Amino acid sequence: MPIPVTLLQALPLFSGLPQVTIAHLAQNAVERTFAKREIVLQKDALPSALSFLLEGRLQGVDFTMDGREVGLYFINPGDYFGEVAMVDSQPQPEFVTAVARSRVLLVSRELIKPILFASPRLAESLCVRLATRLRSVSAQRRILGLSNPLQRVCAQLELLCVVTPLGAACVANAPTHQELAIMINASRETVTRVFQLLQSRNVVERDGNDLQVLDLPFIRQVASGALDL
Amino acid sequence: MPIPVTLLQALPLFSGLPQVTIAHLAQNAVERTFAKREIVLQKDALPSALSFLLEGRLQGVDFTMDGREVGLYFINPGDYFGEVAMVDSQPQPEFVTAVARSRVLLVSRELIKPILFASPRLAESLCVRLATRLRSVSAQRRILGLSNPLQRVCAQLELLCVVTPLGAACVANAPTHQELAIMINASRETVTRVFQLLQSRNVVERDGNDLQVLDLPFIRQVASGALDL
DNA sequence: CAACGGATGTGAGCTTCATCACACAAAGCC
DNA sequence: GGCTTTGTGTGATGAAGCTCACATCCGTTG
Repeated sequence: MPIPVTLLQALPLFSGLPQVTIAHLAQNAVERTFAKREIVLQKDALPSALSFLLEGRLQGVDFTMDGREVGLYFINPGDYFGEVAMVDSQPQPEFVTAVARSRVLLVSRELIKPILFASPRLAESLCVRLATRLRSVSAQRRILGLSNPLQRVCAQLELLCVVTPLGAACVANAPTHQELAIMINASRETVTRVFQLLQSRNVVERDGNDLQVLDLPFIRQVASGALDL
Repeated sequence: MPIPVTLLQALPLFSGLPQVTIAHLAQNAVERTFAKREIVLQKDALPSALSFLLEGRLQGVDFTMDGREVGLYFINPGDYFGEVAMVDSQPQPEFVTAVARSRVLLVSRELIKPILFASPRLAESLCVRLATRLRSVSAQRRILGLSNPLQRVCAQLELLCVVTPLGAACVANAPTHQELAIMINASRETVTRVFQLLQSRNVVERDGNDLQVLDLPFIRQVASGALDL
């Protein structure tokens, strides 16, 4: 089925491109649906396309040399991915898998690559995206420096939660304990115990798929080590 | 003192730029020397320039929220840095400090920024640099997923060492135990003990400022968890 | 509905490191 | 040369969290 032009126009990366170009891209773009747990990008392969997440949620994951799974980052609707391999023409550095049923738009490598650096606007946009990714990986790295799993959980929650103007904080689509554990180098059981503690103190609260953060200052204090248990 | 044009021409990023532009940059570039341990870029500040390391060695470092130092990456002569803040005009994400006496070339922000995205070659080069940085941060992240300090040390050594065509491997300018420790989330003492073990088995050997890796396969096996002590 | 798989909750034991407390070596510096 | 500073080597100790082993809870699916 053909991809509507309006879909591509809505993507921030393409805003500002001439109509002709967008139409051309739209003609050759492909949409694919991935089931939960399906692999979207294979590690070490050269991805054939730059991909945009339309709906659902993806996660960058890798495995340590001894086989332990490592959670790296989440991809939310509107984001694009596979851009690192696109840029340096090296193999994809990590797996991308679907943590929920997801719709993805694929724009083939051959089509997009010549366009990417031709327009200064696009090139800058791409650089900014890479810089943002770099910052978020570094933030994650910083969390791993914390010696205490309690601190790491709190720091990770702080990173994941979105603060509304009202001051309420919420983690949308909260990851499972297992998913959290592999992001912060802790065992699943330890994460569960930390959550028990936080819930018993009314710091966080489950809310269906989301997680309400009732006492953000508390989370911050624990993360910074100011509060000890 | 004026910066010779040839110095800028030798930098990979600028190769291919028109003479006029290079001359213009050279006129306004500044060279600075940093003593060991001096701070080159302040975290959270907006760096005033894109910087090139001419000589010496720098390290990106940060501190966890509870004050522990975290080693992020090394910068070697020829590399440029401060590019993340340059690209997204956000504050510098981490400190850059001199681990040895270093000479740095500063090209002011206002001067370089308009040029960066104007030339497709330059923009692509910048993107590739960012992608490479992203890969190396991820590699570092992968190491931290290893549960065992012995594994982490070995994995880090594998990452740092350069393999000569002859098959010999060597870590030039080997970091101190302390510097290693903060990169792999271990205590200095643990790193020392690991080194004792590796040296007693003739796997590595000190060689002045460098570290000779005599048995690289061994290192790799330990890192991958195939070998258990 | 019953049955199942995935997610969460909880206890006991055991390993492993971080920490502290030193001694010692090596390298600058006056 | 002596002095300080920075790096390395080593033991004893204790606490933290990983592992294993379950029980329970939930939403999905046949």
